[in-house]
Amino acid sequence: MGEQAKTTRQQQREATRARILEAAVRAFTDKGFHGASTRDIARLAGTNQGLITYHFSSKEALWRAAADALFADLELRLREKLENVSTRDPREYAREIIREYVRFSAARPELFRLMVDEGKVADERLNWLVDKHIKSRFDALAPELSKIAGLDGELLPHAFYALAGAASLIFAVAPECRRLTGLDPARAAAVEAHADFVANLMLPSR
Amino acid sequence: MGEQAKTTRQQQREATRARILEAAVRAFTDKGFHGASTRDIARLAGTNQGLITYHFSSKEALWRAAADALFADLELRLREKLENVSTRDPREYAREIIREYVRFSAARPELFRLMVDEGKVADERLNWLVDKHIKSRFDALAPELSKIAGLDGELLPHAFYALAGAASLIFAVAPECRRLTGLDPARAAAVEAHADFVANLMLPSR
DNA sequence: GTCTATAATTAGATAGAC
DNA sequence: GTCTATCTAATTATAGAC
Repeated sequence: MGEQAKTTRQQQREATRARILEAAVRAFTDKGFHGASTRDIARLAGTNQGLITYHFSSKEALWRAAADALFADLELRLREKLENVSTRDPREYAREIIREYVRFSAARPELFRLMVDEGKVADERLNWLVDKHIKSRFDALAPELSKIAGLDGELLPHAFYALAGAASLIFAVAPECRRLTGLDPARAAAVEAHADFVANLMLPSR
Repeated sequence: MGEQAKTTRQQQREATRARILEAAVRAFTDKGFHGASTRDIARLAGTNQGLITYHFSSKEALWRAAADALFADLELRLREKLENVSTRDPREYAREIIREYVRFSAARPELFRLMVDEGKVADERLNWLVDKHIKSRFDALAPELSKIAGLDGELLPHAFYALAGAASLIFAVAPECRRLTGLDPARAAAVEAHADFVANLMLPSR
């Protein structure tokens, strides 16, 4: 019984922690760091404010854990894709990576929202994000893709941010898109249409 | 003397109002609606919180005035360009409009920041933005551009958000871009490079 | 582990002096 | 017009009951 109870308690702990974390991801990316309150996050998670301190120490630490979770989702998605691309043609390979990044942005618009929120102001949260999560991925992926695209090195930042914006914005502002155009970008057909559109934009098939 | 004093007072009033408004634009677009405090805005404007109520009634009304100011800037910029495009070739005309939109995004990254901030959540501020400022511009400009691009009508929303994201993101997250790539996107050479890059992306010259 | 109560700070809105 | 003082409500962090 001791083992059984111990496991159940551990599972309960992790479940609560996970609920708080997902609520934090939604709240921080909807309203920004300052706009999201720990009370709202606790209520969203179906618990109370005291538990946030217990599991995450502080609002700042909770925000970092939320960012970690989003980048872990991206890492998982891209790793799986990189291991299972069906083609060996470099250009079609790169096009498929771009499509998969678009699909990820549709499934997890929160990451782009967070990056725009935090990229605007040079502060400690931005430094932490760039140094811990972004720089290594940029240095690893961007040069390879720009080589496939036949891109001048000077243009790398321009291509990187053009791709990120073109791929993710429509999903990040899905409520606006719905009201403005009538299109729900989260629908599967719209996601695929956007994936093809962006892949053709950045790397037209020849 | 009466006339003189009256004019000075009126000028002082407008100057104070303008300082508060510009401070509000910066604060709201840096930290979001909830993250920006009226006290911070007053301090940024070099005045006090009471004057915000006097000139703008409420935080909500100040936010709407800030949004109005940003869209007025966009309107002015595009109107001037539309009246002075040097070519009559439709495709080159559209490319020049795109370039000018990129230049505007560099000069006023605040508009894109506001749109991403508010486009994420379906609330009254988003409805107000779409209905008052976005829908008429989208309906007027997008079909014409998509016709020039030879775009299927179904793809219009995809092209619209791809263009907006590709054109504006790099300037909206300029601090991130500087730390990540070393490039300052606000420099004139970088602005022109991005304008050309995005124009070539959306409408390759043939 | 979970939750309630509360302390210290800060928020937007308001009243009133000058 | 401008500014200070203050009200009510909300914020994060903390202490402690169970």
